Amino acid sequence: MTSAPIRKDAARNRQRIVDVARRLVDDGTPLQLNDVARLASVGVATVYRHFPTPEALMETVAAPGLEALVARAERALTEEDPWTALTGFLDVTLEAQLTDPSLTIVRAAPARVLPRTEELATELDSLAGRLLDRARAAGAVRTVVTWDDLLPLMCGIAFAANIHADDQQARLESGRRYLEVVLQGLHG
Amino acid sequence: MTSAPIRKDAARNRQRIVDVARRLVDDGTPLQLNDVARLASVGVATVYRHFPTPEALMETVAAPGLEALVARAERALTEEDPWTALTGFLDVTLEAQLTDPSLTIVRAAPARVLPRTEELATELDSLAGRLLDRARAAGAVRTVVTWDDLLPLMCGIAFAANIHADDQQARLESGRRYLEVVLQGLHG
Amino acid sequence: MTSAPIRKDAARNRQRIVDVARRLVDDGTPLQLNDVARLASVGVATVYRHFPTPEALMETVAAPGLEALVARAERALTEEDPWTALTGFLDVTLEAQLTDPSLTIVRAAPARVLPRTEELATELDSLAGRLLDRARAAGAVRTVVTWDDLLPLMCGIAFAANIHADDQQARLESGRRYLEVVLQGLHG
Amino acid sequence: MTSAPIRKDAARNRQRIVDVARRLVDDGTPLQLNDVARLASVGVATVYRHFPTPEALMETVAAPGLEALVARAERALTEEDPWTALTGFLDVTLEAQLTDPSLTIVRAAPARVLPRTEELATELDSLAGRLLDRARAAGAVRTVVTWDDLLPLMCGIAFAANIHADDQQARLESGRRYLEVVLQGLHG
DNA sequence: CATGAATGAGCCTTCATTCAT
DNA sequence: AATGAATGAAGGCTCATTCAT
Repeated sequence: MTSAPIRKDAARNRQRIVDVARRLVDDGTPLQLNDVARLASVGVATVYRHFPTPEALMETVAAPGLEALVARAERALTEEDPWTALTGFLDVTLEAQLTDPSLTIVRAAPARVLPRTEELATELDSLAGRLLDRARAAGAVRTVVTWDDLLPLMCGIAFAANIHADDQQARLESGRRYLEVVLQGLHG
Repeated sequence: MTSAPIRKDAARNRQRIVDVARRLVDDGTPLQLNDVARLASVGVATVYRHFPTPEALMETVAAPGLEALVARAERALTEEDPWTALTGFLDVTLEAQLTDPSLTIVRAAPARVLPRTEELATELDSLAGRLLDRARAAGAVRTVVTWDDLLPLMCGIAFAANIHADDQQARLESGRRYLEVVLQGLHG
Repeated sequence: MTSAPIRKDAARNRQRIVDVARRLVDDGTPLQLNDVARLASVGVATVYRHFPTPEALMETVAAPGLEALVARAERALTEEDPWTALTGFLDVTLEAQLTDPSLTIVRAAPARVLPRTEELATELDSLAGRLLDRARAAGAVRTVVTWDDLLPLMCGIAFAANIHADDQQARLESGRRYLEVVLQGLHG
Repeated sequence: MTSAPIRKDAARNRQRIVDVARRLVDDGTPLQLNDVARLASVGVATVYRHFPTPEALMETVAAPGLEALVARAERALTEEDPWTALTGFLDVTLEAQLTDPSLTIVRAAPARVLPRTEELATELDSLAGRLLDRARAAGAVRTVVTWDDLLPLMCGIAFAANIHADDQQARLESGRRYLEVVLQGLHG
């Protein structure tokens, strides 16, 4: 009756589910909970128990990536030069988005369904906003663009890179080129 | 055995289908051929005859917009200042993409299914490439970005604007802001 | 494009579906559209096309029985003695309900989904109300019970008969006994 | 190997389960053992141990009501006037059935699964039968109806009342009206 | 050419019941 | 005894596409 400390086998199943989802997401396959169940060798209801909706699973898949970006943003805030701090962070962000499609999906979605994801997103937005403001304060960003603008634009860049190229390597290259243009535009 | 000269009623049906599809696309509704048939008061098979796949219908819906852009690009090539010619064209292109979702869909797709669409796309790419090259030749574009890069990026901007804003007006505003940044970046 | 005059094969399918449903209802099996489809050797969607909900199918199954009762009620109104006219009609009604479970289901349901069923139900209620009023006017019914009361009570009698007996014959006998009691009660 | 004397915590769990079930039944919610478990803050398997089937739980929920009716019937047998003894008992029975749906469910079911319920039902039937016989012996009941008939009819009245009215108060009123008709019918 | 009925795979979701802990 | 995670059959419904008329 006390809130259980997560059973070992349950945790293993849950992890299997997330792993399968991770693989599907990376392949660009839409997350269908029945498929996930089958591939994870688990009953459908088990998937539903852990993740009531595809979104919840998607956000869970995205969480580690979001956490890494939060950490990266924090580190960036400690860097000396505001402009390179910002560009460094955005480089990494873009690379993450192109490597892990769940990030773009979650960040482009109008809403989060898990509190943890909401928390991470808010934190990340706050940090990124500060990075941008710092760069602007230093005169390195001359446009009026806010992070609220820039986040969608990063998703747009990822979108563009995915259109432009098929293989991972080429996507990264295109993405970087696009980001350079945008950064140049921000820099004024 | 020459291909028949299109019966009048067939043409009328076809137009009805396209009109319905146009409306659905504008509303952001995914094109379901059954729905299209019903709304056009036409049998499903009629839709399938005219448009074997949803893509064919989508491209047909996009065609007038593509033609308008081709015309606009041709006019731009006659303008004096290469930079304003380019930016003017891109402004109109973005507005078109945000107003008519079929344009972004068709241009972001990896392939065209109708010869006519392929033709229009090729023509448009050629003209846009020349606009870009002319601007670069004039020193107004300093980056190495090609039109082959810029096309996806325009789609990315449209994507970003759609994420950022819900209503049409706001989307146009965001989109223009994003385009400004990118143009600034191109301009160097 | 004109409202089609019902295709022959479509009509055959529809009839097959109704026939299967009829059988299931008579067996007391709940109507599951998937099962109906399988038993009728028809695709699921065909069933859904003809009958969007189980209720629609149930009401269609019930319709002939309702029509027969309407006819019976009309005839009863032409009979001389108001009391025997009423009891005769109620006898037949009960027998119908016990023979065809769809009748009790439809009449006990809080709402009808098909216009035709609504129409039949309204008509039947109107006629039965007149039968009851006529009997009351003749002094043969002394209680204040209205048809609005009596309809549920008829369903209750059918319910009771179904509890009391398993086989059709016994159900009819119990039902008649119950009805006698109620009629005696009405008669005062 | 004697059956253990019931542990205190087990008894508490059992009670919690019954309480929750009571609440659900009163609300007209179908008894789903998973839900019951969750609402009782108890594992599903605990519910299954105490109540192997939904019926067992339902009968347990119904038991106090049945006991009360047994007591009421016994008291009725001590009353002077056989007719008012019977009608008084039936009034209370109906009110109980309309207040506590488990009673109608259990009494309308073809079989009992718990010995205790069977015992109560048998006892109640025996007492009610005697009440009816006594009234008939006194000439107050002229029909040939037996208690074996009357029990289903009581359930039928409850069924009718539930069809006729939505809220508890109205149900009680309709039910009483129906019962009056039936009693009048019995009385002849 | 046109119609629209028919198909059936496929996805989503729920729930009674079992079983490892 | 108790827990609650896991199961997977089962049912509901949709939709792209085919085919008989």
